[in-house]
Amino acid sequence: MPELPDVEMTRCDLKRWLVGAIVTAADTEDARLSRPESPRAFAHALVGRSFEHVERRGKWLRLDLDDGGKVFSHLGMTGGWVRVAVGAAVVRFERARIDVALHGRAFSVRYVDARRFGRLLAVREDLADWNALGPDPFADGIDIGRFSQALAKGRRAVKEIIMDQRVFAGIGNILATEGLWTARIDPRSSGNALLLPTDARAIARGLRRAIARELADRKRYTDGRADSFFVYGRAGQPCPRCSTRLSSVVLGGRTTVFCRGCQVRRRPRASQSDA
DNA sequence: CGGCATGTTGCGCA
DNA sequence: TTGCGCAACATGCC
Repeated sequence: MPELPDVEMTRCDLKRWLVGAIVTAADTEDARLSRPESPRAFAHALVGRSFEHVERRGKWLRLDLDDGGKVFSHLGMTGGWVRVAVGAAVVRFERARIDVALHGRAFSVRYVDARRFGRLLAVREDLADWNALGPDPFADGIDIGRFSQALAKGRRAVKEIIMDQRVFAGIGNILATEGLWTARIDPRSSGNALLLPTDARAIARGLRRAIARELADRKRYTDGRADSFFVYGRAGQPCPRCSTRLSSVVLGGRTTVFCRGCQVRRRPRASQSDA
């Protein structure tokens, strides 16, 4: 579930379900999710409170309570939120439950997470992880000048740079892979070789298109999995643009699919003497 | 059974 | 002080 578009869809769900709702009961027993806080803090902070806002930055969600408390949710690799009737049986992979009343109706919102890489924290102050996030390319747009600087500074591969949450909050392996394919840039290119404004703009456009595409997909197939990816997960298959057999490499520990035929590799310059 | 997975973090080492 | 590579986390699914 977990890249920017999925989290944005989740934000919309939670906003619709919870803003204005009063918590009647809350529970989580999973110490992993709430580390380093105690799972008990969760119920204690929520019961009797109401939700005022649901914010998102990158892959993090923040639910603001009417007493100034905040609930942070990160979906990890397999996390998600679902709404069920109050008293409904425990949902498969359920890790937390929030029962609420809204407009005289009662229902329950459950956090599910098979692998439990997610986080769920009830705190009073913004998390350091939240404060460290860079601009969100969907909510904030992409500042080409700032992005170009981040590229110029980085010696890492461009794919690793755009997946750095301090550079772009919310870009994960799928969006980075798809966005670079759309931009026709080889993900192995080093950042400091991409000083051309046209390259930065191409990547920005590729990322925006990848985000828009996945958002549209999620809206269309609320439940089903329609992998309409251009290249992600398609190593060995023909490139949809030029039919070259798609390649796969590992960058920063993540599988990276790209096309050697139409994605240009930029090599770093030995010096910056040229004009 | 083996391999892979949309994410993050911590550790050892250069 | 960075930054890199990699194992680890916990579990499902193909």
